[in-house]
Amino acid sequence: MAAKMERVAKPQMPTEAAQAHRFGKARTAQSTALLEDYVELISDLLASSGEARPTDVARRFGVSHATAIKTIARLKREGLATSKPYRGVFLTQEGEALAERVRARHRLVVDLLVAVGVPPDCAEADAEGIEHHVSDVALDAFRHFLARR
Amino acid sequence: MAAKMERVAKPQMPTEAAQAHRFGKARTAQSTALLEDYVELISDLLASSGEARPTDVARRFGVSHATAIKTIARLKREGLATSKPYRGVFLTQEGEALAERVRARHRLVVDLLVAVGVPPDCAEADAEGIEHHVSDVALDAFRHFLARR
DNA sequence: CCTAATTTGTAGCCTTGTCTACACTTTGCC
DNA sequence: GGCAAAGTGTAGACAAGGCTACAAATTAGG
Repeated sequence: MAAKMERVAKPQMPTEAAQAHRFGKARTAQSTALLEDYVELISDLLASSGEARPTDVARRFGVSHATAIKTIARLKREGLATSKPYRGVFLTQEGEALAERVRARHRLVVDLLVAVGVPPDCAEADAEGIEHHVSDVALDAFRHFLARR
Repeated sequence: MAAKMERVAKPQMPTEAAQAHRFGKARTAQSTALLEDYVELISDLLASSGEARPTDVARRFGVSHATAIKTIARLKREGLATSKPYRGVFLTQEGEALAERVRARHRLVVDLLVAVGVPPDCAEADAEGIEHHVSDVALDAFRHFLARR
């Protein structure tokens, strides 16, 4: 049906490979997003109340406790958290480090959104979804932008 | 184990309900993100080469053709696209309208990223993931920010 | 100290999005 | 016109992330 010869298309579309790579990265980011959110929340709970219980986590995320427990199991599988039956959840060193990175990134994203005029509440809400897709290069740019004003 | 009385926690954590709502929104966004990407890509392919074939779509996304076909089936189920066996895919009026909205949003996000100093390539790549999580309020803010400089 | 409420854990089941493998059209070329 | 290549479609498997329902442990009150 004419495939090979369609190289005369308009130039504004990126190459196949480049586009596939971008979408691939977005998909990967999505798969780690949940882990990042959990780790950050658990870290926050540990810091503010000294413990992180599955039901608290579940309530914060707005999911059932079963779902939270399953995800915590995945966290443990990936070496980010530890827990013993009927005791709360704790983070490994790696988990805590990830939490710190995620927290910093979250703040940076919120700050940038606010700096360009997004209302604080909205910035906070949008950042929850956005933060997982912001590359390190972009984060550096954000930092410079915020410093330069 | 002390749950009810933990209301003395540090004040920087949002309320349970607010946080649950935010995460819920982020989850919902994720579920529509794929549809949006497909619709936008199909629209681009139609505009640039006159047809959108499942394998082209698959290659652009970097997934197998089977995956692309399944997602296209979902697009049809949701009234965004039409297709007949062994012919290409086309968008319904609704699908084309969605594509236009998504395209505009994508451009706006890229423009904002570039405006705050993110390198164009990186902006384009990051926008692919970010765009699905930017609320209308934030988009308005982006527009104002870009106009005001 | 015993019972009831809460929390935790387990066991299915569903949907999405991905894949590979196989079957069937359509297209293109000699 | 017929055959090989390319594209299209279908089936079945798998992991992730969600749910409900049930079972077991812990905690709290009387």
